Formats: sequence, C-alpha cells, structure tokens
Amino acid sequence: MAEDAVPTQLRQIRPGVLVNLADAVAESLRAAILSGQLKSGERILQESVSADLGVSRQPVRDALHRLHAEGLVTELPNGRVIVREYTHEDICENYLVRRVLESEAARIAAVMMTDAEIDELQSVNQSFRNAAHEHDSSTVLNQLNDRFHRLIRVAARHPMLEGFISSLWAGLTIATPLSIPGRAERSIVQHEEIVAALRTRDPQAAQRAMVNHIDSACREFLRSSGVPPSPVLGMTINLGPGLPGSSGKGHAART
Amino acid sequence: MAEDAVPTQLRQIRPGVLVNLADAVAESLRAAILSGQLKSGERILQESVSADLGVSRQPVRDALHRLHAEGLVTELPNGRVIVREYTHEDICENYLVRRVLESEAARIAAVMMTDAEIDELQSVNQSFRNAAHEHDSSTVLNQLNDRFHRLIRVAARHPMLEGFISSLWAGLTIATPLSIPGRAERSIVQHEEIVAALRTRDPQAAQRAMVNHIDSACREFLRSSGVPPSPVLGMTINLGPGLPGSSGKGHAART
DNA sequence: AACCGTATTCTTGGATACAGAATATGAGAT
DNA sequence: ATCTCATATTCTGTATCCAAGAATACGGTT
Repeated sequence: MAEDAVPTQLRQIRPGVLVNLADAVAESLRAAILSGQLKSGERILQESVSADLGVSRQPVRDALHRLHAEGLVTELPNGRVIVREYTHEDICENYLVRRVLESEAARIAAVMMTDAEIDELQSVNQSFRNAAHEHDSSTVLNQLNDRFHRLIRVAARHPMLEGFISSLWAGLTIATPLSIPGRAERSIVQHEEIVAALRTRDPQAAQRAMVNHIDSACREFLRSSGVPPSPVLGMTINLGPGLPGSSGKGHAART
Repeated sequence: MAEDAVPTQLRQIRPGVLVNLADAVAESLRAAILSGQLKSGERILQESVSADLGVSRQPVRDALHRLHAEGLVTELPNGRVIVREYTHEDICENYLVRRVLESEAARIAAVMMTDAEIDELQSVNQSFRNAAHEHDSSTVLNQLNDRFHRLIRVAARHPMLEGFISSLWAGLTIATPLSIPGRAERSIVQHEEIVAALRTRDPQAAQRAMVNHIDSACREFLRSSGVPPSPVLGMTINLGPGLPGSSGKGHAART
C-alpha cells in the first residue's frame, strides 16, 4: 500500500553472514534505531519490517524480543512495540549506573590489563586527539570514544560486568555529549588521566579517574540540554559528592 | 514416548493469570531451574517443554529467549539451549557486580526511602530474625532475605539500577550462603547496620554497610565452598581492600 | 452537537507445517 | 575390535495460517 512511500527504510540484511535471520533482523533494526531513522517513540510493526526485509514475521518477532532485552525498544501492554523513549531521567540514570560499573571495570583493569592493551588504549586516544583536532565528524569521534571505553571494560575480563556496561552504551549512542564544543578536548585529557593511572597499575587512581570522567560528561550533557542547572533531585543525589572513589572527606568533584 | 517417564516434570501453567503464554512458560521454567529440577548444564528441548505444558513450541521459544536475557540459560551456537552453568568465577563476579550496584542503591535509598518503607524493612528483618531463631527452612530464610534486599533497591527508585540488580539475584538463588551455620545471624546484624544507616539518612554509611554485608556473604560462601582461601586472582582483585565506600586509607575490611 | 455503543479492521499471539543442519546409530572394512 | 562412512532420526529455524483482542471509525440517540 503506502509501502513505496518508504522505499528502503531499513538496511537490507546481509545474507549468509549471520547465522540466523533473527540476528540479522535485529542488527538491521538496531542500526535504524541508533542512526535515528526510527525515531524515539515510533511504533514498529512486525509486518512492515518483515515486508521491508523480505523475511517472514517470525524472525522479526524474535528480533524484537532481543531488542527489548537490550533495552532499545519498549513493549507496550498489548504487545505493541515502540522505539524506546529516553527521558531525561533515563539518561541521568544511565550515567549513574555507568559510573559505578565503568569505574569498577577501570579499577580491575588496572591489575588485569596487559601492557600491550594499555599501548593500544593510548593509541586510540591519540587517534581521538587527531580526529578532534581535524574537526572530524562527531560520528568518528563517537566511534573512537566507544572503542576507548570498550577496551577498558573488556580488559577487566569480567563478562557480566562487561555485558552490563555494553548494554548501557547501546542505548545512549544518541545522547553523547561529544558534539558540545570543547567536550572532545576535555575528554582527551581525562582519558589521559585514566591511561596514566592504568600505567602505574593504581586501581584506586584508575577508578577515580573514570568516575571523574563520567561525571564530567554527565554534567556537560545536562548543562547543554538546558536542564535546570542544580536541582532535579535525582541529580543531586545521583552524582553528588559522596561517590565511591572519592577520598573520604574532601570529596567535592575536582572539576 | 518416554513421556510418562517424566510425568509432571514442569509445574503446570496457571491459565488466565498471565497475559501471554510465553510469560507463563518462562515462569514455569524459571521455577524448575531455580528449584533444581532442571540441573545445571542440562539441555532444554523446545519440543519436550511444549509437550509437557501442552502448548506449542512458539511460546516456548519466546520463553527461552526471555530466560536467556535473564541469564538463566545459555544459548549454544546452533540454537541449543542448556541451563546455565555457574562456574565459580561466575559466582564471584556476581558478588562483585552486586556489591557496587546494591551499595549504590543503598546510598540512594538513604535519601529516597520513606519512613514507612524503612519501617517495613525493619519488620522484614525482624521476621528474618524470628525465622532464623526457629530454624525455619532455608527457603523461608531466602525469601525474607530476598525481600529485604528488594525493598532497598526498589526504594532507590531507579528502574535500570533495580533491573540490573534483580537480574543478578535471579541467577543465584541457588548459591546463597544462608545455609551456612551462623550465617543467618550474621546477616541479621549486618541488615540492622544497614537499617540504622538508612534511618539516619546517611548515604555514605548505608553504602558502606551494604558493601560490608555483601563482602561478608561472598567471603563466607567462598570459604564454605572449599575454594583455596586466599588466591584465585579474581577474588583478591575483585573484593580486595580498595573498594568504594571504604574510607581512603584504613581500608581493610572490618570483619 | 456531543456522547455512547457497535461493528469493522488491524495487529499481535499461538499453532501447524516444512526444510535444513547436526548428531547419533549402525554396518562394513581394515 | 576399532575406526570410518553412510544413513536415519531428531531438533531447531523459518514460513504460513488461524483466532482473539484492541483501536478506531461510524452511526444512532439524547
């Protein structure tokens, strides 16, 4: 019907690469969601997806369940599925949880990471610096940033921890504050602090550096998105002073 | 065929209570796994489940996907599904992640919890004490313990955080150390410390008390399961001294 | 004109059918 | 007796079909 009005909304699935169709469909939908083709709150019809991709509804159902588990879509009471809407609070909470989890990963990584991995981490950050200097697209920046953080959590060698953090990242590729002017530069410096702490094999320092980094990103994101600067009870609580890694008393954030 | 050899392996589904069959099937399987009827590593056949419960394979598939997302089952490369095997390291990691997440929840709960909720928490712990005193079955103890911890994470009012913690609890109802002699009593005391910290609305103290509690449970579990007391690199790292909430220098665990 | 009830259509959940892949079993050869 | 290869069975993934429920739209009534 109104099908050719949306000629190729979804990236066609790559035949044979993935083992089962459900995974391929999920990948396609994931890309569509993360790229913004499917907007927040938009409804996803099983039938239209299956028609678009030329598969039956069955693998589409499985794929939607998978995406639901990943937190990318929301299942309404009657089985209707919409692209997940991230409220302001959701984003705050994402930062909140990421902070404790990634700082824990950093702490562990300080002991587990090989020297080679630290070298790679540093080189990724160097690429990041170059890309920022040449004003590359924020997509490139995001990819490098993503890789930096992924290297750390993978190096911690704790699969559940890694899985949780990954799922947190999955939802928020949209809400990254790297497009804020100057944010990339500040990120680079904070990344360097993290690398330095890892080099010296100091778990506490690594943890602290990561907390500092994520707090900073969160604060800048909040400021840029025009949220009332201080209150929002959630924030005062969530990212307030008494966070793990801060050293006891003089715990006011350093930046 | 050999069906009546396993007359009622799975708890029959309750008709009409759940909205969709997949949920009902998932519930049944979950109960079977947690109760130990389905042993660790045992394979789960879609067909046998559907025959047992009198439904088609379709909702069984959905249920299995859901259980996979919850971490209760493992999906082998070719779609085969087995009951997840928790290795020793998995359990350690579970404690590790639970520690940072639940202590964060406790920290937040210290500000968010209503007085009524704290009262309820205290009364649950009182029931726990009574049950332990009367040597109730460890099932009852586990339920009360579960309820205590759930109350806290729900009171923090951060859905993602709550969801992550819940999924961690889901996997480990088996590995709870409450059957260790004296463990229940020690738990009660630690619970009281948590309640006290929440009463005084002290986030730091609440966080510290929770860290202490989970660390203690982890240590006792490890000791009882006959693991080499000190090394296992993972543990030394994971639950070692420099954990969040400990106060800077004198960070050796208190117990 | 507004509100309520009914009917139609749309969409999802569940069942059944089919094809392909993997594993197990058995026979034959060395 | 053991190893190998071929065959048969089993189980999963995909497609198609059917039924039930929800939302919307239309018409009647006050």
